[in-house]
Amino acid sequence: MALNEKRTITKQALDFPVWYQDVVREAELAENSEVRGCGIIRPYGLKIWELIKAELNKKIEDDGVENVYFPIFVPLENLEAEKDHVEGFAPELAIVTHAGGEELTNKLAIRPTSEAAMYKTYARWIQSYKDLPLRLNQWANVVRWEKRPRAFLRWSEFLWQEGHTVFATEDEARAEVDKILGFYKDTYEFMAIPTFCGQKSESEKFAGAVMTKTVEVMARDGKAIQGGTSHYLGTNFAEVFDVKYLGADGEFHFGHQNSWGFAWRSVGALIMVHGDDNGLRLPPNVAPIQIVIVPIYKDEAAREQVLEYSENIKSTFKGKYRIKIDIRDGQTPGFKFNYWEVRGVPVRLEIGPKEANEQKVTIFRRDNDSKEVVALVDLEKHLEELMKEIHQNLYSQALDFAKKNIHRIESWDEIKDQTGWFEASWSEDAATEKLLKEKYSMVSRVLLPENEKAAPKNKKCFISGETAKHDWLFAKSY
RNA sequence: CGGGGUGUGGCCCAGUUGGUCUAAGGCGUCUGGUUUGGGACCAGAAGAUCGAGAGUUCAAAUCUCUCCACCCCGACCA
Repeated sequence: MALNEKRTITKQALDFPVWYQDVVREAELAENSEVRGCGIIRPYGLKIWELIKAELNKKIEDDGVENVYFPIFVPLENLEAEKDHVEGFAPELAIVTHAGGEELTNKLAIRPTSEAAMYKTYARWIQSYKDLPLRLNQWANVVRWEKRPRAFLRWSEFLWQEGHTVFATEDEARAEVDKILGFYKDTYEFMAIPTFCGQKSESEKFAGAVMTKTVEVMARDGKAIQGGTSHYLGTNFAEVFDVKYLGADGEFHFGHQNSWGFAWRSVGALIMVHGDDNGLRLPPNVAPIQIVIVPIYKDEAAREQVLEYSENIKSTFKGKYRIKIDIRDGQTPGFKFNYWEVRGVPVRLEIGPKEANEQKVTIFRRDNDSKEVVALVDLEKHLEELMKEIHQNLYSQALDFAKKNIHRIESWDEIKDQTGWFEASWSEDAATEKLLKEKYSMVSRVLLPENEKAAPKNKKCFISGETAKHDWLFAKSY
């Protein structure tokens, strides 16, 4: 019998957005709340985020950044201080006008990001060059009232980390931008997701930034997901919020600032990169349950024997793996197989009287839906290798897919009929990007470092025919 | 904000030329029994002010008006 005869998940090829929604629902990751655009993250979905978060937080803290927490409310006037910044965020702000039973004289914005909330305080904390660098990070919720919400990828409220740092010099600040970008890339690789990292175009950069770098991910429908951004803000915000220090030279200087953010949209990326027609596929690193044991029995005697055997295996690996026995009575093994496959559990151990009698286990791996039988004595070693193999296999599959779906084009007439991204030589002129967006709903995604250093493959821009500056990647995006 | 669509038990949805709707079916839930190596079966049960309000009518899930909410496609989106 074929897997999933009773299908509750739409096939990817049939309708990818519906498939995505089906997986989010069926794997019990999240659901929509009664507030438009705001999600309820269910325990299984939240755990995935927390595993990702723990990994990234470790990288950040190990690098010497300290965690901090600022209020959710920002005086609206603070937000309005930086012109580009407020223009970028004004349409999507949620504003508190009443509190304590009264209309507020000074309206409060719910932070869409915390530059404006933090930098006035930074100005107080920073007096001398000896106070630098100041490197703080917060894990917080932010609110952006986007027109079109999407589960995980663009909810009105979302969880993320935002780092806000101040350096004495531009060089130090720019070096950190790249370092953080590396952390983001590594965190995606922890999730077995390949990324394309580099610089954003002028029109795609962060409102108020001098330069934005990004990690871009390709979903299985060929669209791009911006997986995290690291911005060099220059002294733009420092000048507005008076973030300055007395240098060794006895003069005042504005601080060079960075901000960088990574959100739970990474969970959305995870689903869209690894998921298949049977649901979620999780790499072991971020699987809330890495191994599920499904006991199989017909009668009470077998049940006792099988459960005891299963418990022994579980206690052997407890602490080493996130492991669970599905002891639910009344559900058939087939039901349980499917249940955990939809949820993407990477490894399943099927244990019945056969296995118990022969001191073996049947192992199912979700990354390629295959089964094998392994002797109990070899299990520990086997699992160790298997986990690595599953991670590697998911990563390679994703990388192969991405590579196959990046097409080189020389003129924009070649865009149609393409799924995925394309690479082209571009003039970097904002007007051409606007044209591209209007005609094909595509924009530049990223300028890779190797392309930044090299001359463009084609001297002419694929849109305007003017002089091309670099080869860029373009795509539709979430 | 433009275009389209949908609101009926927890979920999916039938019914929408007004009457036979005391609202059908499937999934799920509960009870009992038989089952259990790839989404079990039988029997029974509970669960719905048909998105809200007003109106037309002998009679409204069904027609009219107003409102609300959500979804999809755009625009928007560090």
